[in-house]
Order: sequence, then structure tokens, then C-alpha cells
Amino acid sequence: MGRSPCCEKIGLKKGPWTPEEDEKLLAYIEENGHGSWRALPSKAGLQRCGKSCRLRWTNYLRPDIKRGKFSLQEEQTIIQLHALLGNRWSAIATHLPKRTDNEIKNYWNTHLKKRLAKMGIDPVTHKAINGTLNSAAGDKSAKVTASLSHMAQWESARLEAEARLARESKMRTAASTPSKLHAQPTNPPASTSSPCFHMLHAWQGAKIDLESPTSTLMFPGSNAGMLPFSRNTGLELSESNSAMWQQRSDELEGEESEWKFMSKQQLQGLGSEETEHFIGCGESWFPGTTSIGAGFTGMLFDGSNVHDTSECWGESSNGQAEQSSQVSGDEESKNYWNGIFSMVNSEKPSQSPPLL
DNA sequence: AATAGCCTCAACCGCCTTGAT
DNA sequence: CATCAAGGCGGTTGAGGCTAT
Repeated sequence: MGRSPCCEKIGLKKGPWTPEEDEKLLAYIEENGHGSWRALPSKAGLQRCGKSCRLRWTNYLRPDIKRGKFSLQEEQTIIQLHALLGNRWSAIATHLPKRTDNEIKNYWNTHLKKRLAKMGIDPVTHKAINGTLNSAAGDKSAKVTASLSHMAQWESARLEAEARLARESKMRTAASTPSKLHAQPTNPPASTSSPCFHMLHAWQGAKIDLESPTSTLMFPGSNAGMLPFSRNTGLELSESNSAMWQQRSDELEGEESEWKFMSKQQLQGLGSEETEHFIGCGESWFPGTTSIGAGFTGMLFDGSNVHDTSECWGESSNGQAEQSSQVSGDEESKNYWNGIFSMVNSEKPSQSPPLL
């Protein structure tokens, strides 16, 4: 039996949404919530497929969407996350508040991808094409790309583990009584037979012992006098790059101020289940929450931010997020990202012509 | 001013995953 | 366990706007 269409195609409108349709959809959702998307169009008086309504809402009408140019920090975050996650736009979007996966995907395809390619960086692998970047970073590219590849493997495996654990935890939570959970929210079962559980314990150890990639990108630092990139990741920039960053920063003045750090509240509101599980951590009984959550998301923040989110993570353990394990990043990764971002920045129209 | 080519991005399509039965 | 409905996701398309000639 073939797959049934998501909705009856006959008589349904396609193409761009009119202001009237937007108004209807907004009014309906504001009053009733979206409920079942399939049933929504008829209830809201729209001649649209439910899927189309959902897309319109999530990508355009939702009130918590930020539109317009991407800030410098957002660009940098997208590049970083894409290097680690690949084309997993929804996962990337969970780390960019107020941006939709569709918007990020479009921005990547129309801007960032081209810019990287133009610079001689393969936008898929984030490695130098023909083994050369430019004189600033080319001679180090082999080492740093190997490092990055290692990082990506770690991160990819870790994300999978997180997702598995989140699912498993969800099932456990559903099977347990709420009172039990609330009685000892910070004191999980002493042991579990779950392979994920053991795996993640091992992971935690590995993070410390082996300096996992999530750790290597942690550069907690002060905000004082930091450039845009530094504000975000703590990576340092050379003096020559500083001027370029400042110029780019000036171009985007006003935009990026909106998006400096994710607040605890924003983190808790992230869409991804696994992210919510590990970062939101309100009901989590899993003892390893702190370092697991801190690993990936932490790389997006500077010291103040880590502090902020650790308030949350601390609730699920002994109150001390394991930030001590997130050692300062290694020089190779630093140089890699400095090289890439300085080149990305130099590719801006306002900058000097392409190096290639 | 006309038009061809390029670029952007909203929207669609089809596949995959998840949850209910 | 199998099946189905619904939602979610990533890839792709094409209309409209912009730029160059």
C-alpha cells in the first residue's frame, strides 16, 4: 500500500502566503495553539495543507524568530557547528536562538558555503582543497584538519549517545512515578544496566583523560576587551585580524548585540530533545549531566556564559559543574579557527579581494 | 531603457522517525 | 511485531529582486 499523502492535494492553495492567510493562521494559533497540524487548516479556514501551515508558522510567523542579517557571531557559530555536525540544520538551529533551520540552511548555501569554497576550503569537510588554505593557515592545515576530523568524530559519536540516552531517559521517566523522581532528583539509581549509561560514564572519563574535541574548544575567558569571536568562543585573534574583526563588527553593529550569549532560559527552551534534556536538566536524574551538557554547548560560550548555564547543570549534581575538566583549547584548533574565520572575514565585500 | 544572468529565500517535496494502536 | 498517521528534517525548486551589460 502506498503512502497516503499528507493532505488532500485537490483544491489546496500552494505558493507564497498572503497577508490574509498569515493573519488567519496567526489568529488561530494564538487562540487555540496549533494542535494537530493536519486538522488545523480546516479549523482556521485555510485552503492549505497542514504541513504548509506548520512550515509557515515555524519558519516565518512564530513570534520568537529573529529575521534579517546574520551577526558575525552567528556566522562563526554556524561554521563551527557545521564542521562538527554537517548538514544537521535543526541541530545547528538549536544553538542559534531565534533562527530557524531553514534560514540557517539557506544562509549556509547562499553565503557561507560559497565563501569557504572561494577561500579554498571544502565546505563539506572543512578541509583545505588541494591541501592549501593560504599562507596564514596553509602550512598548518594538514595537522589542524586532522585534529578537526578527530574532533568531529568525537562530537558525532557523543551526539548520538546523547540522543540515545535522552530517549532512554524519557522512557524511564515515563515508567517512573513523578513523586519518585522528585524525591531524589539529584540522586539517581546507583546502578543501571543500560549500555548508554555505562557508555556515557566512560565518555565522561574519556573527556578528561583524552581531551575530547568538545574540551579542546573550550576556552573560557574574560569578556574584557574581547573581540566578537573571542566573546563567543574565547579564541584569541592575532592583532592583524583584530582590525578586520572590528570592521566586520562595526558593519554589523546593533545586530549582534542582540545575540551575545544564550541565557539559561534560552538554553532551557531549546527545541532539540536531547539538548533540552541535558541542558534543561530540571527533571534529569542522570549524574553525568553536567559535563555532557557543558561539552558541546559550552564551546559556544565564554566564561560568563558557562557560569550562567552551570547554575542549571549544578542542580543535578553536587553543585559543581565539571568545568575544570574543560581545559583551555589546544593551539592547533585555535589556529585552525583563527585562520578560517580571519579568511571568512576577509572575504567580506568590504575587505580586500579574495586571496585565491 | 531593456534584458539577460545571477542571487536570495520562502516554500515545496519526499524520506525518515516517532508514537499510537 | 506490524501498520499507519503525523511530525520533522534536509534537499531542491522557482518566483521575484538585483546587477551587469
